[in-house]
This record gives sequence, structure tokens and C-alpha cells, in this order.
Amino acid sequence: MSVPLYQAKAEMFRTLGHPVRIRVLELLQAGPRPVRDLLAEIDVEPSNLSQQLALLRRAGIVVSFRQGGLVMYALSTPAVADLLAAGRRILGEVLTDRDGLLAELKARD
Amino acid sequence: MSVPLYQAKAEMFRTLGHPVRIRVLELLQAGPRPVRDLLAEIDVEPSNLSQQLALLRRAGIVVSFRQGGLVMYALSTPAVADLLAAGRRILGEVLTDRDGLLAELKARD
DNA sequence: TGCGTAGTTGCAGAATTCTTCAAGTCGGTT
DNA sequence: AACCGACTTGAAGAATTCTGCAACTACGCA
Repeated sequence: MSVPLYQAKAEMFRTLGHPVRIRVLELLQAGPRPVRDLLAEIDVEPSNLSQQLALLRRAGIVVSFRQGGLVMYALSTPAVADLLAAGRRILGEVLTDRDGLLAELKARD
Repeated sequence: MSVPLYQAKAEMFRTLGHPVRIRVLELLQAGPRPVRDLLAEIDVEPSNLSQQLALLRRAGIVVSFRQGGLVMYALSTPAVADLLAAGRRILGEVLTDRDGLLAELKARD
């Protein structure tokens, strides 16, 4: 194989590793949306958003199509939502673990 | 809150976005392992591995402890394995989609 | 106490990614 | 055809991340 599997995985995760791209994916979980809507909700320059969307597109995570003068984006597979959910869960566990540790440390002095 | 949630998420995904770190996590899915084992399986300089482990540790994704002269690492929560599984599934879907498209394109000429 | 193995940390140059600006494309509309 | 709105692309400097070397810490043991 040309690209080791673990490298493809790393690339995929890295593709998700950007605040704007995460927000886009979260918004797209509710269904397809035009760029203009994303732009209205994300506070980023149009050209920057386009760059981020292009990255997600190239990674195959989202797809785009035109609809009545607007360009729409959508998740390429609902599995993306599962990935985000798993991420959310870990984040929750890690943060509560930290809080737990913090509380433990505080109780000591 | 000081750090927006979507930024914390992005950071977590970015932390996973590196070939060495992915391999470490995959190895740790089978249970705790000493650094020396990871080193034997991953083909990376010791100092580099240490840097990557430090990143994972700071992100709260793994934990480390000492055991009989060796430093052991383990996943901080089994949820990490779920995240990797979700990633694997998406990668599979994206790749077969691409193959499908590729086949379609080839059938055309 | 002194040594050797096991890992870690600091750092600097190399490589990658981000952001923004300017210019360009693609479809509708008039 | 000319124009406009909605995006996209190219490119370059700024910012971040990666890698490897050298130095350092932590243990266990003679």
C-alpha cells in the first residue's frame, strides 16, 4: 500500500483538528446548509471558510453541490456525527477526571 | 468559560492527528505497555516518542506510571478506543466511496 | 556512593499549517 | 452581453508543529 493505514487515520483526525472545521461539522449534523449560513454563524472571513471547506472536501468528510445560486455542504456520511459524539464523550471524561484531580489536590492543603 | 468547547474539541482531535501518536494509542488499546515496548514497535527516536507521549499525557488521553524500573503508559479511558473505532469506520466509508467513484470514472472511458 | 539503563526535557532549524489579500470563476439576472 | 452576488483559488508572510541532538533526571543495583 502506498500510504500506511495509521497515517491515513492521523490525517483524518488532523483534518478535524481546527475550530472552524469542527464548527462546520457540528452545524452540518443538522443537515445540509449553504455556505452563506455557515458564514453567518461562524465569524470567519469568507475566503478562510472556503479554505477550510476545501480541506474537508478533499478529505472526503463533506460533499458540496449547487442549489439555486447557493453552494450547499453536507456530511459525506452520518458516521461523522458518531465520531464527533465520541470526541465529545472523551472530552467530558477527561475534563471531569481533571476536575476530580483538582478537587483532590485542593482537599489536601 | 475560558476556552470555547469547539476549540477544546479541535485540540483533542489535533492531538490524535499524528502517525506516531495514533500508533501509540492503537498499541495501548490492548492494555498498558512500557515505553520500551512502544519504542520497539514504532520506529522513532526515543526523544521523539517521549515528546509525543508528553503531548498525549498533557491532553489527558493517556496516563503514565512507573512499575519496576519501567515507565508504563495506558489509555486514560476506554472511550479512546471508541473514538479510534469511529475513525476507522469513517475512513473505511470514505475510501470505499472513493473507490466507487473511481470505478465509475473508469467505466466511463 | 558510583554506574548504567530508561526516559524526559530544552532547544533550534526544518517542515507544515493558518490567515489574509487580491484576483478569478460560476450561475443567475437584466 | 454585461453585471452582480456567492464562492473559490493562489500566493505569501505569520504562526505552529515536528524532529533530532545534547544534556539532564530518576531508579535500581553493585
